[in-house]
Amino acid sequence: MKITAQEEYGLRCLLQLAQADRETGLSVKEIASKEGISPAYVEKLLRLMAKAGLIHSVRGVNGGYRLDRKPTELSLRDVVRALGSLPTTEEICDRHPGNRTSCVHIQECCIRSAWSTLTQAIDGFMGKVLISDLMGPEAKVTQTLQSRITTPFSV
Amino acid sequence: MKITAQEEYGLRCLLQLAQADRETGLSVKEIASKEGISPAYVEKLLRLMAKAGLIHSVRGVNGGYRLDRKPTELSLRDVVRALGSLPTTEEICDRHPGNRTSCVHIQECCIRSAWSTLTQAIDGFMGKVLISDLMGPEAKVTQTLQSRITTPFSV
DNA sequence: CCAATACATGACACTTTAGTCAAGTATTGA
DNA sequence: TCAATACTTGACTAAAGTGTCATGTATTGG
Repeated sequence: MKITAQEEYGLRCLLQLAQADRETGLSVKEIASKEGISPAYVEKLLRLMAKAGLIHSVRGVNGGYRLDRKPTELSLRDVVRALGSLPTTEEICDRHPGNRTSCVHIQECCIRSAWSTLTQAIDGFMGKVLISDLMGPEAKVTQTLQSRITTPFSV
Repeated sequence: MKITAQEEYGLRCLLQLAQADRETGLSVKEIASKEGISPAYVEKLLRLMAKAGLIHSVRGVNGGYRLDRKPTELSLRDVVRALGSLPTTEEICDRHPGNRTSCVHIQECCIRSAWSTLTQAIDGFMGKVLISDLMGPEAKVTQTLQSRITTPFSV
């Protein structure tokens, strides 16, 4: 259970766009220098999100990338999904067949139950966190997120 | 946000031990054949958990691995930790510095806030799931886990 | 004692993920 | 028009994560 590099850097790039002027957007270079990532990598990440319909590109002089929706209409789940994370329960099982063609527990599996409960909870949380919730000082964001998680995993 | 192979297979091996006779334990070969994984890999995973003090090995004829604690005294969090997953917020930041020596958002970071809230929730949930909760038919396990998550991420 | 069983260890090969590069196409403005 | 800007693409290199192997050590039973 780890945050992948794509999730981390992809979200950072998107947040830059969210904080920029919606009409003007930002160029790959600008995002790269603001985030301390290489332009080539930024390009790759933005393209993934463009493919998912979260942002779009404008070519030529004064071009760049722009957000397709308002930050209030874009959830953390949308972003993470665009970046190819958060596999479904079925995908988790398919990825771990051991040295068989399919997992020996395919019919009855208590672990599947655990991963399923967990990933659904994570998905639910991410769906409730909007990009707009992430814009602002860290302390305030933390407060907002805590409320989004309503009596979460803790009793 | 993905379940790693070590988490998946490691938990499966541990669960085999939990279901076996506490005195007799199981040999690496037995676990490997029950799970459809290679003995060499099972060995590697068990060693990680032995290092963490969850299980211990007995050498020689009739040797094998045995659980150190009762399944009711061992949580999913213990297992996942032993397998090297679930990084702390600090580790997440350290792992993603971009092309600088340290992340440009080191002082103020709204994303850190998101990952922190999320991983703490996951950690909390895993701490409440005992290995004994995972022993039994899938349907019943699911029911138990749902209750462990009390009004989780969903409203 | 010694042969068979079974864990112990570290180095290795393989696979996936992360990140870069080079050569290309579209758009603008002078 | 044409030169500068900036996105596009796919192939490539590097790093991390997976999984295997060979060699070694401890224990037991005959």
